[in-house]
Amino acid sequence: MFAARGVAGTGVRDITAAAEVNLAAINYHFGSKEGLVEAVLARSAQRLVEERLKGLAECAEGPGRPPMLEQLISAYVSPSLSYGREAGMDGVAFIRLRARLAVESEEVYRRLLARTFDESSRRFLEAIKAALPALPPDLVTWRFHFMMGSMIFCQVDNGRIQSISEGAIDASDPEGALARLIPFLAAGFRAPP
Amino acid sequence: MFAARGVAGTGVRDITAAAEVNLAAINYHFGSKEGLVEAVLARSAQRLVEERLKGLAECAEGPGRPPMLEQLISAYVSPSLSYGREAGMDGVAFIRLRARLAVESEEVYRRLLARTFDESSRRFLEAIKAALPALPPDLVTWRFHFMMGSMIFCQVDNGRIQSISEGAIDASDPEGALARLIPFLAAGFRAPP
DNA sequence: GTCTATACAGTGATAGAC
DNA sequence: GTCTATCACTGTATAGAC
Repeated sequence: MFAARGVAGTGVRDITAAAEVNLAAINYHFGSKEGLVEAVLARSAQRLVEERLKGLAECAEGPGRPPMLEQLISAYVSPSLSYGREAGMDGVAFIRLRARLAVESEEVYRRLLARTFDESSRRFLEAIKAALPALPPDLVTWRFHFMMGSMIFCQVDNGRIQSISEGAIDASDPEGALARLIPFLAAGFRAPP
Repeated sequence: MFAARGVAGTGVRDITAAAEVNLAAINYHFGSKEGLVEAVLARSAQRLVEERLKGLAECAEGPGRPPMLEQLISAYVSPSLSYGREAGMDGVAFIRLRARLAVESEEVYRRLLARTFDESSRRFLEAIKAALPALPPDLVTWRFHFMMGSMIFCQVDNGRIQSISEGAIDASDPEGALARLIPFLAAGFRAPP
């Protein structure tokens, strides 16, 4: 319901009514509405991270040594764009929900996302630094940040580029976005310092 | 107040009390709280667009013909990252507010941003297509979308990359971000199809 | 037309009965 | 542990004064 109608758009009364439990159940079991959001997201995000790290492990086994930059980017971005899409009917809304929390101002959500994602992101950042030994490490960090921006904006997109391009592009298509993102980001990462 | 404490975090009673007017004033003059947000943002955004278009006009007069890709990217990104920073003390919060609305789900804000920004964005997109005649136009549109993502994420950032990099990078510094963004994005745009 | 006071239906949270 | 009743608060609507 959070994914479908948004966190703010979903009242605790909607949830408890759908679950056929008492109004106070959420506050009793999760402390607050935010606590419930945190619990819901922590579970989904944890599995996404596992998928990411599985991809990272496969990169290390690949033919290129050190792993190709493109492989690393794909392993990082792909689960974020498509995880949740196949499993469950509200997958797309769920992907958007995750992305929207990533740009949220509220401290609670930022701490949750940091706790869940930072460890694996740091490992990817280190791997990409190793794949680009000629570049200053801090510059790679900046570029990693730009990558997160492009990735999250693809997830969150709900019509911006369709509007600008008069419908020529559907940015919410994960395969299409990934196919264009990887060469774009790889070239950006490889730009001379 | 919207910029400082967020839209949701600012009640209409806070605003009317600070303005020393009656509670009903907002709904009378702007229809609703959303209407007030729209009015506040429309004014700020309009001036940003003007700054952007001034930069686009200067590109056309520059020594490169057609304009250098880097010039175009800078003219597009730079006002978005820094406009409002100098004017007024809440400039930084204002930049974040704009960016957060860009990823907002609610239809009202998306329509407002589309109405305000799409026209000028479309002109930049066409200019970039002209600067990259070897690339399929649709691919340039995709890459323009990725650029918007990186740009907006720099605006909205509130500690993500600081956390991952253990404080090495301050992504909210507009000059630092712009200096790294332009070569990154230019290389991404120029990647072979 | 503009401003005021007040009422209303909604929210999330919670003290206390069972 | 669970549930009910109630709390403080939100944005909005409206009747009436100026």
